[in-house]
Amino acid sequence: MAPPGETAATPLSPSFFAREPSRVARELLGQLLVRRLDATTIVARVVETEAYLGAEDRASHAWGGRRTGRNAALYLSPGTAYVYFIYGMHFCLNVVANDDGGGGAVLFRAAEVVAGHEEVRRRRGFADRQPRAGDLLGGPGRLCRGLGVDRDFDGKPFAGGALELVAAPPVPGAAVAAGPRIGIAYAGAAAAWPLRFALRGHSEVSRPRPG
DNA sequence: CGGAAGATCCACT
DNA sequence: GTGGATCTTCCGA
Repeated sequence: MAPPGETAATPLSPSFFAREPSRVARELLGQLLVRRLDATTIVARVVETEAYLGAEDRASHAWGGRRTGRNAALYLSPGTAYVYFIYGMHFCLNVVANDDGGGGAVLFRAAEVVAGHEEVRRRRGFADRQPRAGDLLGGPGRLCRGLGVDRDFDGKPFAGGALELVAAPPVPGAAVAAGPRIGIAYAGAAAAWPLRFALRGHSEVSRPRPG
């Protein structure tokens, strides 16, 4: 048991991630991203995710079983971080999630700051002005910037280190909205698959809001 | 070896 | 709503 006044910090177990990516994406809503820095710890509650299925999913970096230097982490064990650089200026954070070794993963699209608010504001350039809804961690690039996540985390496990996923109470099914994923119009039929999950109506969820 | 496009964000009109 | 930033990655030739 945790001492009074503290939150029990139980990391999500490897078996949590060793399931279908869509299920993991859905159940990661409400869980906590914990980023330990030298002087501060940032805690952020996950409010939006997307599942990428792997070989059979044209939107996935593992489509057709592709293996490249960039996506090597997708083939490591479930629970490993996959971080890649995109559009010349942004990072995107994923966790490997699959039960078949096929490169499935979950992208973290948005989160809500629970602790370390000052640190996140500073990293996002809002030290001296008020952020509007969604400005801090609403979007995969913003989330990485605000949490200080970069390619150093690529291929590292979400466990016992500077970046962790910690269990929190599950969110009720009625609070979850599902819809098509963002920015993958090129992906043919897969573009319409409802693999984006978000807390219904949450202010940090990026647009367009699903459901 | 070159070119095109990208799981995005921000400022500006 | 539109376009520019900025650069890595990947595929085709």
